[in-house]
Amino acid sequence: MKNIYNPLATARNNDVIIKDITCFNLKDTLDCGQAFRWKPLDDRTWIGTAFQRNLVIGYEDNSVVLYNTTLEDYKNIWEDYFDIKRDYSQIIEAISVNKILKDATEVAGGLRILRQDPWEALCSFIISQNNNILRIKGIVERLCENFGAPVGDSYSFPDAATIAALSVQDLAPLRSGFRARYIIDAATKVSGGEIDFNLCRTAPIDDARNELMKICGVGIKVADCALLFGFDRIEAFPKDVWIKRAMAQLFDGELPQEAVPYAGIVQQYIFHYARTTKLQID
DNA sequence: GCCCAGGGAATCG
DNA sequence: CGATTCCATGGG
Repeated sequence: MKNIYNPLATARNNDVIIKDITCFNLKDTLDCGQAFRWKPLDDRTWIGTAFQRNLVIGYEDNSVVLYNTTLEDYKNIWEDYFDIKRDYSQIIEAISVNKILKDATEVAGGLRILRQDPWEALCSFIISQNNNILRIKGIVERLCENFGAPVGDSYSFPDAATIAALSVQDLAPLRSGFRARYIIDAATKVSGGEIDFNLCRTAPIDDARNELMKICGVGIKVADCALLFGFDRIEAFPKDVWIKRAMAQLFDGELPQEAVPYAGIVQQYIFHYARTTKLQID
């Protein structure tokens, strides 16, 4: 009989330990451009803030350790955030019938799709447009420091209502350029109830995308990123310049059929593959 | 100085 | 419709 994927989390003093987890790598997951608030402390430990909590996470032997947290926070926040319950090995096995996809998974096989706060994901990817990851991180950091609430020695990601009360000029310290008015528009429409987050979670993907595209500054790609990283929609397949190049070159523009049910996850494997291997540029 | 960065809106034809 | 151009900012 086949092993059933069932990683076990237990408390140890002030830590939570996850045993028997497969396909989980912190660098692959936290440094891949899906989230912008995680920093390496050393080569096996990362620190970040999400859902009003700070977390240090690392490895011990073959286990993943969440430091200075509780089993309650793990169950309420981090288990979903790190997508622990999803069996990635089964997905990798399913798509590996395609040789190219198999190669792609081997570049970043420990990558997991983080289930981030919807507003944070949406706002972060509005900031991401025509921008580079280093600078996105800087703008997001200044956004939190200026307008978030203190969380230990860090700051929460400011909620939409907080940002909606500000003006474009108020966002000047972020140095976010032309994106400032997009951030304000998003915050205003989200906090005003004009954007139905529940619809984004449950409606057919095209309807969900159109809902987010009511916001000025949200096009197809930003909407798909928000859906994938913030609304638990793994069928979303954001097409940035790297993906377009890779798709044309590797698959003649068409995603292999076996990858379609996991499109968003496969997108991340391909994104990594395209950026770390020498695909022909143009 | 020049280039471009996980795009999108505005403005063309 | 599709194609171009502009948008702010800053690191390489």
